[in-house]
Amino acid sequence: VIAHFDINNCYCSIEAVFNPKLRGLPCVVLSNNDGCVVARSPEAKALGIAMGEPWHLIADKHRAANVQALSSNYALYGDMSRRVMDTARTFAERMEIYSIDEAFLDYSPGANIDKVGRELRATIRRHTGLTVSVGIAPTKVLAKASNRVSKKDPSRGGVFEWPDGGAGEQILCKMKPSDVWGIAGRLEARVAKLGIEDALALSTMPDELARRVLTITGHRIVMELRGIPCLELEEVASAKKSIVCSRSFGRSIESEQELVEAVAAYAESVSSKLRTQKLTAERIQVFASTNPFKPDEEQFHDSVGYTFDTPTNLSFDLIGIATRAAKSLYRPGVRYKRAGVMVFGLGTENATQLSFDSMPAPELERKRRLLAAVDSLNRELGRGTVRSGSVAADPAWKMRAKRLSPRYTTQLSDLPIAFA
DNA sequence: TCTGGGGTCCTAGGACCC
DNA sequence: TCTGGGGTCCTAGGACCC
Repeated sequence: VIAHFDINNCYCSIEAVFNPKLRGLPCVVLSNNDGCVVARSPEAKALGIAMGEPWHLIADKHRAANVQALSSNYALYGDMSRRVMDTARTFAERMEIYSIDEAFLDYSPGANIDKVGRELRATIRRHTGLTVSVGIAPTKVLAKASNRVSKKDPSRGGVFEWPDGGAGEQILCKMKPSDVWGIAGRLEARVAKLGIEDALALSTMPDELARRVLTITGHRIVMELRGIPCLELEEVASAKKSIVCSRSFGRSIESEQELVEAVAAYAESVSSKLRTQKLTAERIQVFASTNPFKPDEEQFHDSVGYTFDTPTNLSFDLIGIATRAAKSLYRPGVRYKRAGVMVFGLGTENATQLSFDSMPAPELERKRRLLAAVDSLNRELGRGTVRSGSVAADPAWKMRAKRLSPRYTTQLSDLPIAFA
């Protein structure tokens, strides 16, 4: 038996925990650059504000209606999420954290899961001030659907258990295919072509057809809708397979310099993430594109990749390659609106260090010099100030590092980024 | 005139999720 | 003028190998 829960209106609710004046007011949380609406309070939903709506198109109207618009604060949301998950973990033997605001819990058959669901809800509210909805069912897809019912029908008290037989079919037949977890735009269009207009019809479509039209992932969803588990509960978060840092620019840029600077900053961010997680990357991919919301402007998107001889997480390597890649992506006259750096082929840091011996001589020499410089800096500045070739982000430290070790800066001066 | 079969790896693109 | 960011998985096709 699977229980699924999520935090209601997650980001807005968290903001309201720390700023009680927001309670009862229409409130939205905005994405980076204050671009899109990514969370809405119930009052904001009631005003008809849609998920993902570009804020600049509707800001004037809603400011007049006293809608509170907040920039997002992911550090805060992450911290609250951890508290919620820590509480939930005590309620089941196995748990899968699915996203910042949702998790699946696994119960053995026979547990009084409805009661457990209500206790879970009350405890999370007491510990964090946040409200969760709970859905209970034999499969993950149906647990998500149950959760949907518990939200839509206030008389359920925030907990709903999927009923057997005809009652379950009644619910499915009122759901659109796109209300099902895993079925969205294109897939919905494909099933619509087959005359499938609700989740019940989706659940009864022939297996062979599902496999062909929806691919193997879609077929699994169909099976889960029938109550046959196909999706495992993934208790331990599987190792990450890629890390990306990408941004839309506040305005379009046209100079090579600006593109290179942006990409270099993203590369530094990616390499810092790699080091924090004690990972290395085998391959880097840099991409850039124009503004897709300006169809009358010439569109451009391209990416350039590079495979390292030896997996790395050094700013040194990533920024160097990313800078070169940005230059090769650059076309005069193109109005760039977005760029990013992605790495994959991830491995553990130790493995790389072990493989230093197999590195080609020039690269090994470069890296030895860098590591020696890092060591000597750390002796001067204190242990841990400098890691894997990156100086702590505080500009004051950078200045001090330069003063204390001119050798270090000289070594890096022939690189595209003078001090990284 | 006739031109195999089995496999891996890589890349691009499409689709989904929160 | 202003439209997010970070992920996963699947499929098809090409290059290459023996």
